[in-house]
Amino acid sequence: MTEMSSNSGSGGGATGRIGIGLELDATHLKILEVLRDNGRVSVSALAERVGISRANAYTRFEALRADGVIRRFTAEIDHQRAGLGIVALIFVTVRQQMWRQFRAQLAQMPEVEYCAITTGQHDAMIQVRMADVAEVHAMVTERLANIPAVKATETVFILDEVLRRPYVLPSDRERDRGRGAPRRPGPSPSSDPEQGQGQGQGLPLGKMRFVGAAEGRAALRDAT
Amino acid sequence: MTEMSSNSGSGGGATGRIGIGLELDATHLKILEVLRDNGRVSVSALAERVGISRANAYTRFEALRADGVIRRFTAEIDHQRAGLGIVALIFVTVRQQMWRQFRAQLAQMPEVEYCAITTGQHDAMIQVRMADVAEVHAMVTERLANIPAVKATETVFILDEVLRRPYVLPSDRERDRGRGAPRRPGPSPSSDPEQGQGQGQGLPLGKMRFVGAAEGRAALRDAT
DNA sequence: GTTGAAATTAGTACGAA
DNA sequence: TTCGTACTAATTTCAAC
Repeated sequence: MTEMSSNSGSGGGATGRIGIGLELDATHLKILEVLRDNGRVSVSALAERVGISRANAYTRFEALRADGVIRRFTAEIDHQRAGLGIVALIFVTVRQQMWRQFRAQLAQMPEVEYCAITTGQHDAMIQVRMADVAEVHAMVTERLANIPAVKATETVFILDEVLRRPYVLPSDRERDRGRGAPRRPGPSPSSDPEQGQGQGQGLPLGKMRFVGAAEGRAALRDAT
Repeated sequence: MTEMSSNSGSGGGATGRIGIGLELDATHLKILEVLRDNGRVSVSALAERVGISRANAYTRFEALRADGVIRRFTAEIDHQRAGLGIVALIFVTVRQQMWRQFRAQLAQMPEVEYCAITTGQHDAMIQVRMADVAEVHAMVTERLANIPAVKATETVFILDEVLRRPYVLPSDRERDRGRGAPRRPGPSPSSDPEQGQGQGQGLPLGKMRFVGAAEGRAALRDAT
């Protein structure tokens, strides 16, 4: 369950275009903002907070849900209290042309909370949540190692989770304008305060300490 | 907002003990399971699905919420459609004894979705969500680089998010018993199908390809 | 896109098992 | 503790504006 087939086709998810089927305006974003902080608000209360009528709120709410902008509603729980206090990141190197198998195997592992394909030295990052360190060990050596698609792994433990937001919205960025990140008017046409989320990507990578796919990390040390 | 002060005190979050104030039984876990998949169910429907009375469901629901097992309810949204289609991981090396400042600065960055302190070559991992690649660049070079606590960064892009679960529950593991991960009766006393979540940690790390804190990665390649 | 009124459903409080 | 029922308050739906 919970497979995500986003960013599928081309290898990058570079087209961050907005509104595939539904044009999101400021009101939509406001709705999402409220729903992020309280996923159980009644639509009536939602309408009041956003500043629209109930009927309108119902319409937009349903549209967001039907269009897939809102995937689902969920409860955020304290893993520690639920008995899974250990978090680990497992960086995986995947054997080429065995991706399909890798993904299929991963979908069978309920203890995996997150898995993403990455650039860099490794091919994928898996986040697991376990009751104790021994279980992480068992997971890596007995379960992951048994997958033929897995060539190598590297495990890192999470000592503390400093911050976790349910999701980030474009409108969040308006709050820190003019604090260290001056919007230069170049390739990012996202200067409209309400809904401007253009694409304009792939240009200024020159200054980044980029790590090419699986080529190893040199002695890169600073971002400037 | 959304700071997590779990795992604070000692540096490890090793004590995965359950029930600090509330003993979670099978019914509690069932409730969490339902709430994970549909955070907006009415308590009446919840009671029906779990198989308890409405009054009981209300009591337990409130208890889980009051005790902090359920942190909040939220909506899971499609970032791509919301205009933030680019995801990146930024691995940060933090200057010693500047952790407090690092955390304070991070709390001010709304575009940061997740931040965790890790073992391994780097000290922290930050996950950001942006409209385009250029913004990631700006984030790293202009915002993170301006934090004195940040010594070095390494950026990796996420090409595809294969899997994302709202959270993992101890009961999830029952579903894959006897498929590659034989529960050896050693340090993990979590053999009770319903609520057993012991600690028993720190023993069998010998076979793991462990990466000590910020000591660099040697030519480690396989998990066995 | 908004307001208002009816029908339904949710939330609360109690006593009994 | 948990369940069942009655009571109260709120939400959703549907209508007209």
